[in-house]
This record gives sequence, structure tokens and C-alpha cells, in this order.
Amino acid sequence: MQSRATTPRTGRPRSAAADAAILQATRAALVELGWSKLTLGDVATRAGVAKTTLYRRWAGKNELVVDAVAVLFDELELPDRGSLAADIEGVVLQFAALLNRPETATALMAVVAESTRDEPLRERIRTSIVDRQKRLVVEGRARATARGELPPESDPEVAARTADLIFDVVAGAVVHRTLVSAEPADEEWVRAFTQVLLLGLTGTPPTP
Amino acid sequence: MQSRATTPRTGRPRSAAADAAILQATRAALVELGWSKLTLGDVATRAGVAKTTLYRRWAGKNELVVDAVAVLFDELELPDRGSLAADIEGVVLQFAALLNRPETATALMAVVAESTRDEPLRERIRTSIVDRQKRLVVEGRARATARGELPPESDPEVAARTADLIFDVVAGAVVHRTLVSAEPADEEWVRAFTQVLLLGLTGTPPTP
Amino acid sequence: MQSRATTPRTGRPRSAAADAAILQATRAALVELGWSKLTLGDVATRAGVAKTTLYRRWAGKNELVVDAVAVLFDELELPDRGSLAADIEGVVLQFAALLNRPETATALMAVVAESTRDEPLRERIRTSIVDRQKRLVVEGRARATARGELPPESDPEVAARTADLIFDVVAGAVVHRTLVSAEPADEEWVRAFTQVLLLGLTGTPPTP
Amino acid sequence: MQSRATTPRTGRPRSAAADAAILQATRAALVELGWSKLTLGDVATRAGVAKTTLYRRWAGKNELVVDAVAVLFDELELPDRGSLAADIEGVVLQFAALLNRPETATALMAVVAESTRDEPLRERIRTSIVDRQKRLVVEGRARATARGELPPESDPEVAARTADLIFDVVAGAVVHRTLVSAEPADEEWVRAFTQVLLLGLTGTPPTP
DNA sequence: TGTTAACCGAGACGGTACGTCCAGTCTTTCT
DNA sequence: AGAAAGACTGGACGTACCGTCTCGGTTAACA
Repeated sequence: MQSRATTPRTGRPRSAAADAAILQATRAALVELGWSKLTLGDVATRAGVAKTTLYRRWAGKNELVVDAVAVLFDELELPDRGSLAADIEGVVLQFAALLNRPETATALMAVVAESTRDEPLRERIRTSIVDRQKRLVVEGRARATARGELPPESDPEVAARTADLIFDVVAGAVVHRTLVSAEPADEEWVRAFTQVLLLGLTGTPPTP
Repeated sequence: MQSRATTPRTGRPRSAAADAAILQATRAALVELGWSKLTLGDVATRAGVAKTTLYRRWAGKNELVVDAVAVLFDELELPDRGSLAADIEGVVLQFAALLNRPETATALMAVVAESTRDEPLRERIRTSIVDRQKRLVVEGRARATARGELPPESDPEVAARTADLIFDVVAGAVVHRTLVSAEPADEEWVRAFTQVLLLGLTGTPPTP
Repeated sequence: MQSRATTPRTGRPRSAAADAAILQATRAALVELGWSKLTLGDVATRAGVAKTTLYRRWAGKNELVVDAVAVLFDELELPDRGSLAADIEGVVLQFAALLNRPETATALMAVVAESTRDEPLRERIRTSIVDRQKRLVVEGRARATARGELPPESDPEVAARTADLIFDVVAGAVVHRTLVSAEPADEEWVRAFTQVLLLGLTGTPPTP
Repeated sequence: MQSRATTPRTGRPRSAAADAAILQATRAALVELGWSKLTLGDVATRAGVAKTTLYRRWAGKNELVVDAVAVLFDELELPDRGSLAADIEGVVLQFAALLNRPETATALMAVVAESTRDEPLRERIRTSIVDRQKRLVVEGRARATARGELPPESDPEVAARTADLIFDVVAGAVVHRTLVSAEPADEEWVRAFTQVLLLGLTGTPPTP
């Protein structure tokens, strides 16, 4: 979040409680107001903190919101449901549920929009949110390989490229369905999507 | 754009040139400044128009930008390239090129973000942009059916659902690749993506 | 106050009522809070006016206060009391009373302090306040000359220099007595001061 | 660093050098920035001292500036120039020169302005600056009496009142001339002023 | 062919939020 | 216990836009 390299040894240390309170207040404000009506002054007030304290730690609204929202994405898990199809369905449903929370979808899209003009912000999004979730793809793939559902991939570069592709397809489809088409990513849709995806990856339809 | 039902029978009619100038100026401002730094006062100045004139025609920044950007999406075409795989690759590349234009990506994401809190805006996006592009899916499907690449679908509801799914997968994947992963949707990626998609839809890999 | 030369012919004209309300509110705030605790935001609120309106008309606190206070100095008069001594005593007492009003003394000194670093402000003070009051000296002198109490002065430059000197002595003494020495400029003090001044100017003590 | 022999047995003693450095830095900042742009943080930095140290010794900006400026006024002297007129001219010129120094005029006026709302500050100004300079009047008067230029005054209360009046007239006139009228108190003006003052006090014009 | 109503430009209006700066206090470590 | 460093709360600053509201001045359809 902040640089740990520069170790200021003197002076009053920054309040760790303030950080937590600010991120908490940011999420609360996102829920109530949405991205565009969220103001840093209001966040500061909610957190019981002066505006300057907030600006000392984050460069602006975008950076703050990325940090506030990032932690929510770490909740995603990949419980072993016995088959690749079931695993995919499970994680996609979790992801859809996450995007339906009022603080995530609007914030994520807005920040992504800003990031098209702001390279450091894009980098922050990538490291704080995106790359962290690729673990789900890698893990699911490993599990399916162990089960014999997928052939092992020896070339690591091909494996990485495939993982990226899967990630973009899965995350993109869910986001688009939820936000742009504005239709629910419910169980029925998830099942249909999983079937297409699995068939596309393995050439064989999932066995129910 | 505006209601034509109420027919003002007297008085000076609105300048048609102003509309075009404003939309043009909006796109120019988007290119230069991006969504978040675009101001309506600036757009008005660029268009050589009073702010009042602008507000008389659009409710706000979001609505204006949707209209300004919508027309760009109508440029997408589906030239007959002889096979379903080639058709898909062609349109996906067009879409990727469109998202790489500086005025589209940032504007689209920002407006989508706003729309999560603004039902009329969501509706406007859907009618002005999203639904208009589903024609590409429907047309491509019909062409592939005629070629015998896809079996005919008798149930119109199933057809619609499948079209929606394809649309979300295609559009979502390209958007996510371009904006979130921030990697180019180049020919190599498009070929890999098309292969997965086609296999997922037909159970058979595309024949080169 | 503002330039009358540039006559903007288009656009909504500035509200004349706003000007009056702002100056009125400024004086009220000076009475309650004094110079240093007066804030432009508070003045705007009191005047029922937006902060921007205030900044559109005045460059800052200093300029506003000069304008707000200047009008008070125009209340000074020189009633004919029959003799030069009585006239001087009368106007000095008025001046002392004016400086005892809570909105004047603190504001005037603060603005003068600022003006030592701000030439345009100094000019504004001079034209809005100082020079306007020299009329009292000139008028009193003319009246005394007509009465035969003072010899006529033919050289206008000498007359001007003498008027300036008298003005500095009178205004300076009263201000210093009131603000720096912080003693009241009461009738007794004024009488003693007038006696010294008159003797200094004419060589003859005032006749009671 | 070694403690000196006189070091108290407990606690670190206050640095005497810090006091001098702070006052020095205050004067330097006044010269560069003027009263209104002088900040205590900046003074502390210039003095190589922590803000805490500064606040431990002075209550605020006003008190600090009074102390920083007071010492300059002690430079005023009353060298014996042989006649009352010459003595007055000498001290008035000194005073005018002092007020022309950039750190004095602005600071003095600002502090006086504040003092109209701050009784302790007024008291501090009086004891630190004003009353200390009345010695000049008293001394000059005694010298003139010894020379026979002024009659001896037996009643001490009358003497005090007269001294106060002279002080207000002299200081006030010079200050007003310099700061408000913003004209130089040069030799010509001082001579004219002295002539009026002396005639006012003695009934006889000064003998050149 | 003149009315006339809706349009147009310009720009001031009341607001809201911004991001910065400074005052004055507090907390930490070092001397 | 005092000092340096620097984070803290709180509040005003002056700016930028927002979306609305007068103004004076067109302009095209109707009478």
C-alpha cells in the first residue's frame, strides 16, 4: 500500500487504525452512494479522520477505491466439488455474487475506466485485484489435471497463455452479463456458460 | 434522441447543426481528456454553443456520451469471409480495434459504471449500443446455418438465449482482455479465442 | 468598485442586491468576529450568496474589507461650529468615535498592514478612504480663512503640503492614541490636542 | 555531547540558542514574506527547530512577532544635537527609518490590529514596545528643560499627560505619513512637522 | 408581412467538492 | 525532561464544474 522501503525512524508513526477505518468507510460510502457520488470529504468524516490524513496515504479517489475493494476479491475460493465442471460453476457463481454486491461492480468499472488514462492506476489494479485471482484458474487447472480431466501441459508459456485466455473469458463473460447486459448470472446461465467453456477447452461436454 | 411526440407547432426550431457539432465536440474532448476530465462547459465551447443549448438536449454527461459514442459501434460489420471461424475472427478484431480508440474504451466503461446506479441510463445504453450489436451474432449464426456449419435451431427462445450467451462471452472476453488485463487482443489471441469458442459451440474445432 | 469601462452587453447582469448584501454581511462579521477570524465563506453565507459570487467581484479579503469599511468614513462631516478650534474638536471627536466602532479599527489596521506588501491594495485604500477625507481639512481651512482665523495661502503646492501634514498629524494622533496607546480619545484629550495643533499652526492659542 | 557543570540534575535544559535563532528566523521571514504569509512551521524550519519547541515558548504568531520586533525599537537613541528642534528631528528621522525596514511596519500594524481584539496582546505590545519608547520623550523633555527651552513642569500628572500626548502625536504622525499616506517621512517633511510641533508646544517657532 | 414563441449566445447565480495549506496538538524516539 | 520529527484533527482557502437562471437578440412558422 505504502512504501515499506523508506523506514522513517523518527516522528509519530502513522495510525494503523486510521487505515482500516478509512477503507471500511470507503466501502460503506460505496454501498450508499455509489462511485460517482462518493466524496473523499465524506469518507474522511465517516472514518472519523481528517481529510489530510486520507490524502497523506492515497493519491486520490481511484487509488483509495482500488484498495478498499481489492480485499473483497480475496474472499473468492475454489472448494473442491469433485469435477472440473462443478468447480467452474462454483467459482463463477461466487464471482457473480461478488459483482452483485453494490460496492463492487460500480467501483470496479469506474476504476477500470479511469485506468485507461492512468498507467500507474492500471498497474495497481492489476497487482491488487486481477493477478491475485488468476490463482483460481491455475489451481482449478491443476486439480483437473490431477483428476485426469485435462491433459498435462508441459510448456509453461502455453500454460500461462491458456490461463490468461480462460481468465479473460470467464471474468469478461460474467462482468458483461451482469453489468452490460444487466441480466442475472444465475445458475441456469452459469450452467450453460460452463458447458460451452468446458466443451471449448476439452472437446468433450461435461458429464452431469 | 428526444421525444418527437410533442410537436411544437410554432417558434424557432432547434438547430440540427448544433446536435452534430456537440456530438463531434464530445468525441474530440473524450480523445483529448478522457471521461473524467471532460466537462460540459468545455464541450459547449468546442461546439461553439451555449451550455444552455446542450442541457436543453441532454440530461447530463452520461447521456451525452452514450449518444456520442453509440454511432461508432454501428461501424461494425460482418463481411462474409467464407467460414464461421473466419467471420468470428473478423468481427472480434473489429471490436478490439474499436475498443482501442481512445474515445471508446474509457467512455464505455465509465458510462457502464454509472449505469449500475441509474436505470434509465442502463436502458439507454442497451438500446443505443448493446442490442444494436446483437445483430452481428444473429446474422453470423444465420449465415453459418445456411452454410451448414451449425444445426438450425427451431425454438426461438433457445436461439435468443444462445445468442445472448455468445454475445456476453465474445464482448466480455474482448473487453476484459483489452481493458482489465490490458493486453492487446491481437490476431494470435483472437485465433486462440475463436478456437475455444467454436469448439465450445459446435464440439468440433474450426477447420483452417 | 469594479470597472465601469468594460460594458458587457450580453449575459446575465450582476445582481446589484448581492453587492449590498455582501458589504453589509462583511460589516456584521467584522463586528462579531474581527478581522482575523472573518472568513469569506462565512460572509457569503451571511449574505445568502455563493462563495463564487463573492470571488467574482473581489480579489480577496483585503479588497472586500476596504470596500465594506470605506462607506463608514464618508459619514464624517464638518459642521460649522463657529471657530476653527471648535471645528477641529468636532471632527476629531467624530473620527475618534468612528475608530471606536468595532468594525473599523481592527479592519483598518489590518488592511494597512497588508498594504505594505501590496501596492494595488495601498492604492485602493488611498482612493477609497484616505483621500476622500482630506476634504475635511481643505474645507475647514477654507472656512477658517474666510473667518480670518488663518491667512490665505496663495501657493497651491504649499497649501497641499500643509493639508497633507495636518491630515497626517490629526489622523495619526487619533489612531495612535486609540489603538496603540489604547487610551480613549475623549473630550479632554481632544481639547489638549487641538490646542497644541492650533498653536502649532497659527502661533496663537485658541480663544475659548 | 557532554553536559556542562551547571546542568540541572534532571531533565534537559532549554536551549538558549534556540530562542535567539527563532527570533532571528522570525525577522528574516518577516522580511521575505511579510506578516500574512509568515507561518510558524516555516519559522521553525528556518531556525532549525521543531515546531513543538516554538509553541513551548510562545503562544502564537502574534506574541512571537512582538518579541521579534520589539528589540529593533530599542535601537532608537536620542543623541544630544544641541537644541530641542534638532533632537526632535533626529529621533523622528530615526523612527521613520525604522518604519521603512520591511520587517517592522507590516508586523507592527498587523499586531496592533490583532490587539484590538486581544487584551493580553495589547498589554504585551505596550510593555514590550510602546512604553519603552516613551523614555525618548521624557529624556528629550528633561534635556530641553535643562537647556531652558521648556519651562519646568511641577505637576507630575500633567507632565505624564503631556508626554503621552506628544508621543501619540509624534509616533502617530510618522506612522500615518509612512504607512497610510505612503509618502516618505524625509528631511523636508520632518522639518515642517517639527516646526509645527515645537510651535504648538512652546508658542515660539524653532530657531534655526 | 408582420407576430410571436421558441430558440440562441453569453454569463452570473447558488451549490458542492476539490486538493492544499496552516494552526495547534500529540506521539514517538533520541539525547 | 527537553528536543526533533512528523502524523494528527480541524478548518479556511481559492478553484473548478455543476445545472439553473436571466438577459438581449435571432429566426422560422403561423396568421
